[in-house]
Amino acid sequence: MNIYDIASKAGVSIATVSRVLNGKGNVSEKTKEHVLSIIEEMGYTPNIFARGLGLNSIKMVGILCSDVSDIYYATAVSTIEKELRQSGYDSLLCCTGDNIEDRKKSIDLLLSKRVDAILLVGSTFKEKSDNSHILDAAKNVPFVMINDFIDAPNIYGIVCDDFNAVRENTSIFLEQGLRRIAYLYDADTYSGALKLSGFRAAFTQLNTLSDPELIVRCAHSPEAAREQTLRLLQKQKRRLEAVVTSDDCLAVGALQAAVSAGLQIPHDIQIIGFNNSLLARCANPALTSIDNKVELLSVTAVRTLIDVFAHKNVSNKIVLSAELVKRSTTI
Amino acid sequence: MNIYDIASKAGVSIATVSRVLNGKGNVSEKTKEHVLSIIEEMGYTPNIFARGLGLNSIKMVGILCSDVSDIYYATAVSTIEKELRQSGYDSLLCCTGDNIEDRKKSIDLLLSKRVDAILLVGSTFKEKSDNSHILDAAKNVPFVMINDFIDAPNIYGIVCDDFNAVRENTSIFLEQGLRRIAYLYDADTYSGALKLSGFRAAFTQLNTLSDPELIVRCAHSPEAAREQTLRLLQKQKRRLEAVVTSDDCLAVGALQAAVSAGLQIPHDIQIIGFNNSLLARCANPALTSIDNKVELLSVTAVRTLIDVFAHKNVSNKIVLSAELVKRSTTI
DNA sequence: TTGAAAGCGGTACCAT
DNA sequence: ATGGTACCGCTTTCAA
Repeated sequence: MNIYDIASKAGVSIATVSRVLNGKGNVSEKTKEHVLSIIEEMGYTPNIFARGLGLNSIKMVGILCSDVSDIYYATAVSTIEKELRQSGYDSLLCCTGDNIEDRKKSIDLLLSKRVDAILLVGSTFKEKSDNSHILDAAKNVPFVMINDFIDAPNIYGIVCDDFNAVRENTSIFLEQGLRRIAYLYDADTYSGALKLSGFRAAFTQLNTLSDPELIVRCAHSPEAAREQTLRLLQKQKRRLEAVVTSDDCLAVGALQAAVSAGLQIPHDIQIIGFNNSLLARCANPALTSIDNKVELLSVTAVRTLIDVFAHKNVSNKIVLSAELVKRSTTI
Repeated sequence: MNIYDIASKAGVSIATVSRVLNGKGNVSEKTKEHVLSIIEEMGYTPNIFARGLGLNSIKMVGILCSDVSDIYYATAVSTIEKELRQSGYDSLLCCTGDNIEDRKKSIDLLLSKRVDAILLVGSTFKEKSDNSHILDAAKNVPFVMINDFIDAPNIYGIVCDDFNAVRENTSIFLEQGLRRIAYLYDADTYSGALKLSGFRAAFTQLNTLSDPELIVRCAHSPEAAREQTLRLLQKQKRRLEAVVTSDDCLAVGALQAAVSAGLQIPHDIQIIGFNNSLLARCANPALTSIDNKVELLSVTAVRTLIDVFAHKNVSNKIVLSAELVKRSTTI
């Protein structure tokens, strides 16, 4: 069934049916009603490909993320999808893993599907040296990056102020007189680098230096973090006083290590997570965590995109503030 | 740039270019090389809509789930997306929430985007009374349901044997002589009903009856489960001996309650989760959990779909077995 | 207000 | 092996 069938059933031309379908152009109320009733009766749905061929768009946005099974990205994707749908856009999901070549391929793939825009979730896309692939692609469609930013035409970044988030909360420990503070992180990304700088800056502010041995990179799993923390606890003569992490899942591992070492929390050691995810609420004792507002970032990203579509003036970088959610692993 | 441009640049007809692009029909090696080099040189990408118009497909599968921010669904969607991509299909994600009308709308929406199939993730789609919407839609495209099943043409179900999973593990508690066993669940779905029946069946097997007051429905959050468990712990004169749950997130709540009540785990009380998710590993003590093999279910679902596409003979219901992953909350 | 017809960019059948 | 062309189903311009 196509627009010709509807047109002949209704005794009008396909042009009129098209006008009715799209609600533009002048159609008499009477004709409109009539055509609509035929469409309803026949259960007709316009062919999206034919429409796309004419308009070169089927209102679809590509979402790129390294891994939706990660609880943080899952929340972002969930929020984005909902928000996009409300604006009449569908979500084409593309999980790339960590391989650079796969990512480039994914962007090509989305482009070949003629998506209207590409949303980059997570700060794992920017390369140190060469972002030409993204820059090239941005000539075709707008890009919105969540937790990352490239200063180039048609690219927008919505980021959380990770630097100050970590700096301020590390400072709180320092102000309590603590010095043996470990930093556990898992990724060397844009946002990862900001967090680490924030950690160091807190020490610099007080004209102190952080102990390089206490800054530890480990895999993205509670098990890895647990192991690293146990190592630090055993090795250090002077006991560890606090652990700052770049992700709740690492904080959970640190927490497990501290508990199994018989330490009282938060009395003997304080621990702070990042993302304020479900993991923080599930930890025992419940984890104090820095909320970097993933839902807000996601909503803002979509809103920004919609504004770009509408040719509104949009600032190309938006920075939001994180917020500490205090639970039971800090004083 | 379109196929005409390529054709004229290469000095051949569009038919030849099309043949080269699709790798079918006879094209001389020489011509093929030449056309390919022009395509490469110009950076040409075929228009997906034009192709879709002709073929009525752009190799895209719709994924419907109530909520990807849920860690379990996120894992499923992640696995599905990867597996689909390997087979050359893209994923159109559609999160419906719990509203029935929204779900129906979503199916219509996917259909209007001319997806090649629809994957239903989670057993939240089947209604008690009326599944006509799914049955109708299945006239157009194949459906694959994960953890759910409707016995109808063009609908395939990949399910975990939730009934026996819960029955067997509850039986283990009963065989240890425990009788004060609570069951915490959050959803009244197909799979939810099976789990609950499994719990009851374990008692029936021993000619006993489970205490109805110990079968408690609560919201899908650790906080809700914690509250309900605390209530049970306070109320019961004879102490609770074990808690079986339909989801790790509830088990975590139960665990928090038990710990805060000063109980020794697993000595005083045993707790068992479901899904074997990251939450089980993050809990303290680490949670024993029933692994219902979400990755395997997901992979099997996609493989099934690919077989359906290839018109292979496919059984319309596949049942997989769960497996207990023992950690520290059971003896 | 309505209709006729020209694209949009491919695929595939039928000739050659 | 290659080319010509009808066709897929819609949008939109131009004329009436």
